[in-house]
Amino acid sequence: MPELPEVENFKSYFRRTSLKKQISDVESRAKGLIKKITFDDFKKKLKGKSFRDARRRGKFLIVNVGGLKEKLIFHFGMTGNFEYLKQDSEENDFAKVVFKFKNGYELRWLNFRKLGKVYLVKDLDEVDLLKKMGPEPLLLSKEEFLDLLEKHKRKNIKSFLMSQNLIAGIGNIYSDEIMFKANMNPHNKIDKLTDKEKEELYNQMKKVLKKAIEIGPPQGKFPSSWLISYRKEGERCPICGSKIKKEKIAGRSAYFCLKCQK
DNA sequence: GGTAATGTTAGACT
DNA sequence: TAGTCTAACATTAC
Repeated sequence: MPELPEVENFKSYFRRTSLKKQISDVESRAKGLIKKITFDDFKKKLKGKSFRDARRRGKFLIVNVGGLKEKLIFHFGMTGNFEYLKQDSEENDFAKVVFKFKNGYELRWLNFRKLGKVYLVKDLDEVDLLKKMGPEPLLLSKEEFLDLLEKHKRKNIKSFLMSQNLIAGIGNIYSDEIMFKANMNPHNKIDKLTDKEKEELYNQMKKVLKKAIEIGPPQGKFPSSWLISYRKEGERCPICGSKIKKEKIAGRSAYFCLKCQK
């Protein structure tokens, strides 16, 4: 479930559980998910060290490691998560990289489908997407956002929101939610929006992301007035009761309400 | 068994 | 050039 709000909560979880604990061992249980470094070197560099701090950038989690120039970077793909447990806990088949701590606990990086990636790099620019990454939506002023829209006004709104190189961290689910809350049809192009609608898009983007972080996915429950629980064919709009429509837009399955979103 | 799934990217097309 | 679309990656659930 990892878009910006989920990764923000993974960050909190990581900070809560895994900082300042000496790493006694590292295991990799799938090939090819650790990038830019061999697993042997990865393990050698991290063994005996401890995680100092973590921050989020878009859908990435970036970790400082005490005594290492390299940063440890997680991308969760479509289906990633963390799990911090005692080392003798039940195995989890989806735990692809495991950091064992001296205190008897371990942090598992879970990846259900193997679309996630783990990096250990000196320079964040070594990760292509991080290098190209657009600004953080929650740090963006209204003026900056409007400028960004103006620069890409020929784009479809949903595609704009999901483009990591234009604005960081929003994916399929939250782009749908933002457009639902802003009452905008996901087919719309940016240059069809009035000034007022552009501001509304900005406001709803912030509101949805902030609220989602607060709710605390993947555990937290979303309000019933949100579209997110009704992203299924045949479901009804939580606001007006008409049937939710599903269509492929900007390469992804968009769910929306024809009546509420014009 | 077919299809779709929270992400990203390369390459083809308009 | 810019934007869109498709397929590919890997694996599971319906």
